[in-house]
Amino acid sequence: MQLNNYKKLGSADIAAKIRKEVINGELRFKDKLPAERVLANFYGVSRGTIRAALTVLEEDKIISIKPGSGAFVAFEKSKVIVSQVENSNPLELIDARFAIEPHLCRLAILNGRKEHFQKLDELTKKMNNSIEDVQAFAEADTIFHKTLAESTGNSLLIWIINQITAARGLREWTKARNLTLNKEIMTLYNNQHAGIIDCIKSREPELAASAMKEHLETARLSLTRASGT
Amino acid sequence: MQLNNYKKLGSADIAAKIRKEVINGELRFKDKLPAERVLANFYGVSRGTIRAALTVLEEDKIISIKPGSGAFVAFEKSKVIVSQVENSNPLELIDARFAIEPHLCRLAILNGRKEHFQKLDELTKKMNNSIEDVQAFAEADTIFHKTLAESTGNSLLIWIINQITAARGLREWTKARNLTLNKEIMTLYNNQHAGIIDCIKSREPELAASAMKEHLETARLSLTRASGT
DNA sequence: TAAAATTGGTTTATAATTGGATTAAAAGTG
DNA sequence: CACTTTTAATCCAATTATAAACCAATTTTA
Repeated sequence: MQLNNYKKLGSADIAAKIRKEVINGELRFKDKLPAERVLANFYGVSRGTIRAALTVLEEDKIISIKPGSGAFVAFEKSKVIVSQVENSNPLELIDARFAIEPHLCRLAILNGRKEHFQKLDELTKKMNNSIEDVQAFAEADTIFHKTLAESTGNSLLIWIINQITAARGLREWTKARNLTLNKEIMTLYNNQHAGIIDCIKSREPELAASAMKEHLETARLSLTRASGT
Repeated sequence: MQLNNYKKLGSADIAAKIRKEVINGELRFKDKLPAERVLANFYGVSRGTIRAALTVLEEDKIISIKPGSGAFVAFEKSKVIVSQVENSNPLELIDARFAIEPHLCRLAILNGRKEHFQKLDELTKKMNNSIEDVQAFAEADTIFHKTLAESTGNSLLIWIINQITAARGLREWTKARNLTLNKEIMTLYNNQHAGIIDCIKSREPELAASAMKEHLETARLSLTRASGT
C-alpha cells in the first residue's frame, strides 16, 4: 500500500523488503547481508527491529544467521515450486478426465450452442483425415475435448480442462501417449467421438456420458497396455 | 462508475478495495497493512469503518489481525491461479462440483486409506456439533470435501479441488452461500455426509456417487431458492 | 599466533504503537 | 419516521520499538 512510504518502517515491513529482494534475485543465494548495526542505521530503526525482521526471515528459511559471522541468503531462487499439475502422471490424468468429462457431455446438452457442435463435427472430420499423421490427430483430439468443455459455458470447467490439457503438453509422457496411437486405435477413437457427438445432438445426456466413459476406458486400456510392455 | 469518486466510502467499499489489492498482488502474502488509524486517515473515514472492513476481510481469510501488532495479508496468491476462477459464479461452482465430486467418491473407495476415512468421520462429527455456528460448519464442510479429494491420492484432482475451494474465499459470494445455511439445511447436509461416508466404507462406488449427486442437488436447490427470493 | 575489531545473542527498562471495546451523537437510508 | 451506518472520543491490553550495555563467536589485523 502506497502510504508505507510515509510511515516509519517496522520489523514486518523490513522483513517484507528483504524477502522481496531475495525472491527477486537482487540478493542471491549465499550472499552476505550487511551487519545488523549497519542495516539499523540504513533503515533508520533500532537494532532490535532489524533483529526481529531477520528472525522472521530465518524462520521462513529465507536467510541463515551465523553468530559472529553474519546473515546469509539461504533461499535458492532456482528451486521454484512446481505446481501439482506438473507432477501428475498419465493414469492420474485419465482418472481426472474420468471424473470430469462425462459430466461435460451432460452440460453440453444443456448449454451448448450450434457453433460448438459444428466445431466438434469439423474436428471429428479432421481426425478422420489424420490417421496417417499422429501429431495432427493428437492436436485435433485435444481441441475436441477443449471445445466440449467450452460448450458447457461454465468458465470454471473450461479453466480446469485447460489446466489439464496444459499439463499434458508439459510432460514428456505426452510422447508415450502418442506411441499408443496406432491406426486401429485412432479409428476406434473416431467412432467413439462420433458416437458422443450423436448422443449430444440427440439430447441424450446419460447416453452421451456413457459413451464418454467408454471412450476414456479405451484410452486407459491402451495406456496401461503400452506401459505394460 | 464515475460518481463513486464523489460518494463517501463505506466499510464494504473499503473491504472490496483492499481485497482487490491482495488478489492483484499489490499487497503480498505476509505484508503488513498500515495501522487502522493510518488507513482511516488515508481513506478519509473513521477508524470504526476501517475496523468493520478489516473484520470482513479477516472472516474471508484474506487477512489476519493480530492485537497489538497489526493486520497481515493471509492469502497466498502464488498457490492459486487467479484467472477464470475468479470470474466464476456460485452456480458454475456447483456444476463443476457436480462433474467432479461423485467420481471422487468412486476413487476414494479404490485408493482411500483408513486415516482418510477417520478424518472424514471426525469432520462429520464436528459438523454435527456445529449447527449453531454457521462459520464453523462451513469450514468443516470445506475441509470434508478437500479430504475426500485427498483420499483419492490423485494429485491432479487434489490440486483442482484446492484451487476451487481457495478461489471461493476470493469472492464475496461465499457469504451468500453461507446465508443459505439454516439449521434444517445443515441437518440435512449432515445426514447426507454420513450417508456418503457409509457408502464409501462399505465399498459401494455407485451408491456413494449417487449420494454425492443427491447432496450436490440439495446444495444447488438451496442456492437457487436463496437467490430467487 | 595474539590482540583487536567486528558480528550476532541477550537482557532490561522505558516509550511508542497497535488492535479491542464501549458509548453517544451525527449522518445516511429506505 | 425508524433503522442502520458512521463518526468521534475514550480507555484498555497486547505488542513492538528504542537505547544502552555486556557477552560470545568469528574475523581481521598486527
